[in-house]
Amino acid sequence: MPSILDVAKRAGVAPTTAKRAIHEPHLLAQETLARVRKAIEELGYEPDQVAGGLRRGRTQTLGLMVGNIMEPFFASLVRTIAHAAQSRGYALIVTDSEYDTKVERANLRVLYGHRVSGLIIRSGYGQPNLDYLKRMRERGTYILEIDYFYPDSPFGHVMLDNEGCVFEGVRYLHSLGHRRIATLGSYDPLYHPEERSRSFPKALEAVGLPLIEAYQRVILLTEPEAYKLTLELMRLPEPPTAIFSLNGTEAAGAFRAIKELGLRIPEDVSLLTFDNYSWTALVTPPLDVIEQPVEEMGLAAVEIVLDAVENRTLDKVVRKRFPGRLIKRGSCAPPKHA
Amino acid sequence: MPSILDVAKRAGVAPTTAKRAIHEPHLLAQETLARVRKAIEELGYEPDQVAGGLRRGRTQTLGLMVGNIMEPFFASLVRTIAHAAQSRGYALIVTDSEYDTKVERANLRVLYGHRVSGLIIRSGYGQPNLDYLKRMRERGTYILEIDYFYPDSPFGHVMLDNEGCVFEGVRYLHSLGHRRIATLGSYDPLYHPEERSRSFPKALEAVGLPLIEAYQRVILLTEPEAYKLTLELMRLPEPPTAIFSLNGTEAAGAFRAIKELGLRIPEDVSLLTFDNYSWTALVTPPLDVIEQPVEEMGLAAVEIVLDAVENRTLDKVVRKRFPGRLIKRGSCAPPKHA
DNA sequence: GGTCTATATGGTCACGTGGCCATTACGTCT
DNA sequence: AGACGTAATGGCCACGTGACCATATAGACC
Repeated sequence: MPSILDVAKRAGVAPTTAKRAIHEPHLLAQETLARVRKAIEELGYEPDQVAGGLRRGRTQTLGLMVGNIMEPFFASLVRTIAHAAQSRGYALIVTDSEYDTKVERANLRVLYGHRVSGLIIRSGYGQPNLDYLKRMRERGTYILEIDYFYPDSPFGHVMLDNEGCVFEGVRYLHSLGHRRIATLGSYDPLYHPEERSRSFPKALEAVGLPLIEAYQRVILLTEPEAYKLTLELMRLPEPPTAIFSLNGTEAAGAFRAIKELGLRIPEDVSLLTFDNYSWTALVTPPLDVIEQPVEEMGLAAVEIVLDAVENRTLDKVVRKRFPGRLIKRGSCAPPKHA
Repeated sequence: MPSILDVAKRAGVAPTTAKRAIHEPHLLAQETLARVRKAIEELGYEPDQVAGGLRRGRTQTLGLMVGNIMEPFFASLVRTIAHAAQSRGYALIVTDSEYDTKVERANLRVLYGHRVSGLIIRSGYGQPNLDYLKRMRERGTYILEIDYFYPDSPFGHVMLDNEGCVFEGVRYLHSLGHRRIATLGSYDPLYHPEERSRSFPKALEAVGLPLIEAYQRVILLTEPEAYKLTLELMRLPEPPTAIFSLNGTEAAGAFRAIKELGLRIPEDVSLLTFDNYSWTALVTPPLDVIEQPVEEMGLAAVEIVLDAVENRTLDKVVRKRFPGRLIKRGSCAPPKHA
């Protein structure tokens, strides 16, 4: 494995001169530069980021922790962030918390062990690892939350305008004539410190609708739980005429349940969901969705992190919101017996 | 950022003793060990993998390059591999080549720069980067290909039994009575050095069917190209009675095209596809698929790589095949005018 | 009592780099 | 001519660790 010393020897210059060809080429004479570059080329030399990271006290490495990479939202984030990081010369260490506090902690240890310069994290609920994150920041890692943030979080974040989107969704359903609207999973301070379910009652209130107690359930926002809840809701004496799914994963469960019950969308029940996952356009009928600008959010996150890292402004707290976009495809219509 | 020196100082022992508490605790007296551990705990010390990697000459880092992380096959791989790596104390650097040779090369540079100990790679077609990979191996990185491998590749790989799956798929369609079967994308030595499209003519031959020239097209295996090709195929005077999609991404395009033409599945055309993506069970009708054991493949890949890395057997070449599984859901039926 | 062995602990150095300071050559200004 | 400035190059060392070698203590053995 050739080092800069080998390059220097081959080019017939001192090590210091050789490495200037990489970092400060303007300091070298044309001819010297060419000679060193030739040696680099011939040897296939590539700077050792491990050694550089040690010496610099700062690695060219970012960390990303997602909740579940199988969700297209997170897959897209990984793709965008990995690409942006790599184009700036940073490598991206990706971890998946599976929304599990213990897994998250284990992953954080590995990330800290590798001394990532920055960490973009979609943390799980609750705050068992907040202290660990704070210590990481004290020790030089810039922390940025994405898609969710701890209550009273001291870190910056990149978020969807969840409240605005919920309001828009509810307004849309209300304008179609719906009066019995249900979300899949209700706000619970213990289980869902989550903006979407928390905004829903406010949104109902804003259009003058009551929150229907019979629809309130505390569930995990997963496919199987959404499936079960949808079955339950649609079997009520007064089932909802519209279901508002809080994410694309839930929507799959709701869709499956509705089909299984032999109900038609939108004739028997309207379905609106967060996340423009590709399958939502393929099913019958294609679903109305609220799309997140995932790529913009990922790029913004990288910008914020690298800006802070490279300018040594680790205390800088940036909080950014992105608007969603309602796409109508036909899964929402006026209720039958409006 | 506390180092092992700080730990030693706090515990009142020599640095060497302190680090033995981590790597060789059996050498220490009970009481000394307890004292050092207490100091580690109190300081929140975590070994610096950057420094360790430099000294050791080998990092606790693996690299993974996928073709497109938005494809659930790859997302699942990332998840499985990241998890397995992290449980062994390795961090995983994830990159996405977008099936682009230049992007792939840039990513390889970053991975090499970070001196990953092992690399699991789903390379793009063609071999412009094969030499670079060979040099990486010479310099200590263990390379394992997954899902695809270079012709004459000197590396090991983890693969689906593509030929067996194509044969099974064709046998299945043939047994239903189909005589006009088309794949989406035909084998072309330049564009598709790819096992599935290459096996298809052989599989037809095995059941005594001719390869229909009118269906042969060289396309990229993407959603838009599959969409366009499906439109073309179904508008032929003698359209196929069954379409065999070579991956889940293509299937989405084919499905979209079939729906758009107002054709019914399976009455007007049967559809069979590789990859059990979750949307395939949600559409109407749910699709017949050939499922890959993605998690097993990912775990096997990590085993192979870490085994070679930790036992310094970088020249060991392991080649492993996994069987697929045909799942019938109703998108394939006998053709109308058999 | 001296030698041996096992147990427990300590000391030293290099991995490849980047930051910093030092040196040389040569032209310009007063 | 001497002082000075600039361009170009060189030398040295520490980052935190792990490998390797060295030392100290105490009990066992003859």
